[in-house]
Amino acid sequence: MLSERRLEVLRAIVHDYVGTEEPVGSKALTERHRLGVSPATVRNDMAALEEEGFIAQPHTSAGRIPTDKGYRLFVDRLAGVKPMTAPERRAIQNFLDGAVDLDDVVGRTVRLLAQLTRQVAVVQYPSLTRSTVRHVELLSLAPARLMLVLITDTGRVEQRMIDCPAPFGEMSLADLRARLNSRVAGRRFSDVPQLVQDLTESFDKDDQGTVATVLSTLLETLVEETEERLMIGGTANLTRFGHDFPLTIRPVLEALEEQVVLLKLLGEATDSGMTVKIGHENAHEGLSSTSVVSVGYGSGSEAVAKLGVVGPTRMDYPGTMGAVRAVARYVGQILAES
Amino acid sequence: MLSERRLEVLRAIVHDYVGTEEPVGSKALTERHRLGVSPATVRNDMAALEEEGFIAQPHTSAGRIPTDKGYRLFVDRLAGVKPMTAPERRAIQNFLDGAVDLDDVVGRTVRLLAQLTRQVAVVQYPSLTRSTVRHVELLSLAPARLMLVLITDTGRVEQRMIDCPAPFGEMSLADLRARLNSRVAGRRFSDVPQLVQDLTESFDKDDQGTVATVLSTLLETLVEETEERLMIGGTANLTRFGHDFPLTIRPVLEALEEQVVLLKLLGEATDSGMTVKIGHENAHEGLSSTSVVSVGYGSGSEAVAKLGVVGPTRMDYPGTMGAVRAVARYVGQILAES
DNA sequence: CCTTGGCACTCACCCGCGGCGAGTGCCAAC
DNA sequence: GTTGGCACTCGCCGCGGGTGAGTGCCAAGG
Repeated sequence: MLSERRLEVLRAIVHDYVGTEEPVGSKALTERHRLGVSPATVRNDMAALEEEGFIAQPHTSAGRIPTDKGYRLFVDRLAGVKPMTAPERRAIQNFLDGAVDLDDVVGRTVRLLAQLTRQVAVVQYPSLTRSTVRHVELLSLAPARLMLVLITDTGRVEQRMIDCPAPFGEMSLADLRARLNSRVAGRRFSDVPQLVQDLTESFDKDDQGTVATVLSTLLETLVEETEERLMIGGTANLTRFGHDFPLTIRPVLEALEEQVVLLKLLGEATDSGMTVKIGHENAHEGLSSTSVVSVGYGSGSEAVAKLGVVGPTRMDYPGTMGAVRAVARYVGQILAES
Repeated sequence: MLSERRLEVLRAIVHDYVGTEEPVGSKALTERHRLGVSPATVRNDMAALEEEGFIAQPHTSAGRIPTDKGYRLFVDRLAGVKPMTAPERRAIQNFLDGAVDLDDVVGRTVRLLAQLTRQVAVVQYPSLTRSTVRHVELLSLAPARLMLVLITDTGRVEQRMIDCPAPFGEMSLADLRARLNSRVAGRRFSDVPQLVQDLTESFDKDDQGTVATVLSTLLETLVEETEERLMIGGTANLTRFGHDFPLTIRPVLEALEEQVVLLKLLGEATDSGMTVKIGHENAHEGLSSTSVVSVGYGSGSEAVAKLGVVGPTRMDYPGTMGAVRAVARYVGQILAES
């Protein structure tokens, strides 16, 4: 439908608009890009592109700016992913290598991503459902009070208090701890419910109440805490948006504070490969003039969580995608090592 | 020095300016407040107040706005703390009561505070140094790999990986775990270094290396993680500032992202009682047009951490102080219960 | 049929101008 | 010390013309 040159014109428009933030006209285009045709021809092409909905003009007789649909086409067919340069890759690795624990990894990642892309970065903590159990620990805090600690292969730790229906001896505790670990250690969280199903029965009648309580707390933790946490950073970059601030920035800040919204946003992304949601493609209204570039990352071949970037629809897609992909890759490596 | 009426004039100026965001003139003042004197008199008072540096005019022949010094006087001598109404107090309690763990408490607190004050809220996680150890757990992940888990009385959990110089048997591990706990459980973090000082010597020669490593990691955790974490929220409220956005909001967002800055900010606040830092009183440059209202909170009589609000110097001080104080009080209660 | 140069037209943006009005400082009178 | 009067300042607002980038259309040429 669209000739090769028209696509080239679209690409040029996106490129220039991303750079200047100003509507781009036919004359300026021919000057900055060697299209080999005259402004008049470009005007015709622009008219066609506008007809199809890929570009629009803010006011009559002004330059054109890409529409969401235009960016979509650009991302899908016209732009590649711009790989990071070798020095950049080294810097990423160095920066992430210094992390001491999971919080630190996530914190560094979010700062790094924000700095590289000069946009708002969002990093989801490794999900519980998809990770595996490294260890389950039971501590006796008081005769009838236990603490359950759950440690994942990604280094995440969750804890819960448990009030026992009856006092629970040290022996029983050690027994339960051992049996629990032999069953679930190394297993995926999603498999745990089945694995502990019949554990209660094998205990003394006196202890069954407590064991049942412990198990239900464990399962509860798995379910409740599957509600993921995430960290965001680089919000100061929002000020680079436009100059028509309050209206633009406010809803975005509000959306960013609602973790539920962000989680849903990341959740909608396909599991593997990079996802780019442009403007109104984002369900949330406050984000209708932003794009979200996200990708899964994980310690193994499988993604355990996602990370991404939120920025204006007018963003450098190839560069952003490159940074997001590179960071995700290195975070995966770091997690695999720890 | 300043007559009672002049103070009253200052109070009226602060009140009106906070409400309208516009410089307030002598005539408008006499109309809105029953000062019992004419505009001319107020003008004389204003001239005196300006002479002393409590108010200033943005341009010649415009109304007056309070200076930092003016707000200082207002806060110190003219304004009380506006207590929360009973329904508000009930709402606070209800909202905080639903929290399930420490993260949730802090998260709810920050959202609550942001909503109540319509400003940016900052809540510091309960500090490690001032809290006590509830339990230290050692887990064997691999023959020469341990995980150290530290649990505080405020429900906070810290973990660290440890690579042992030599394999460490289950017996030794249990031994170390038991001795460690008997020494430090229930003790304050700041006392731990002394309490474990001579622990290494009492172990087999083979194990001393590992024990030393574990202890040093423990101490390291205490020191490093004394570097507190905090949570912020309500950044969208920054958009209510002025209309001269980018310049105002950007440095604030940047400052908010540097936890170090914020921690120092809260750290400077006096331990007990409420602290109000106004404008340039804040060391950080980006916050020179904001005020910080902060107060300590804790599970007992002693403060374990601080929370506060960051907003424009032009803020409702009595209301903000009331909200901050009330929230701190209830958070303290919640922590004491858990 | 596509491309191109020409041409008239549109319209956002910039700038300078004058009127308005809130606010001020000063002063003389009470 | 307070008050009313008065001249003055100056930021804000709306108006109007000039400018220029950009457009759509059209007729001519490959």
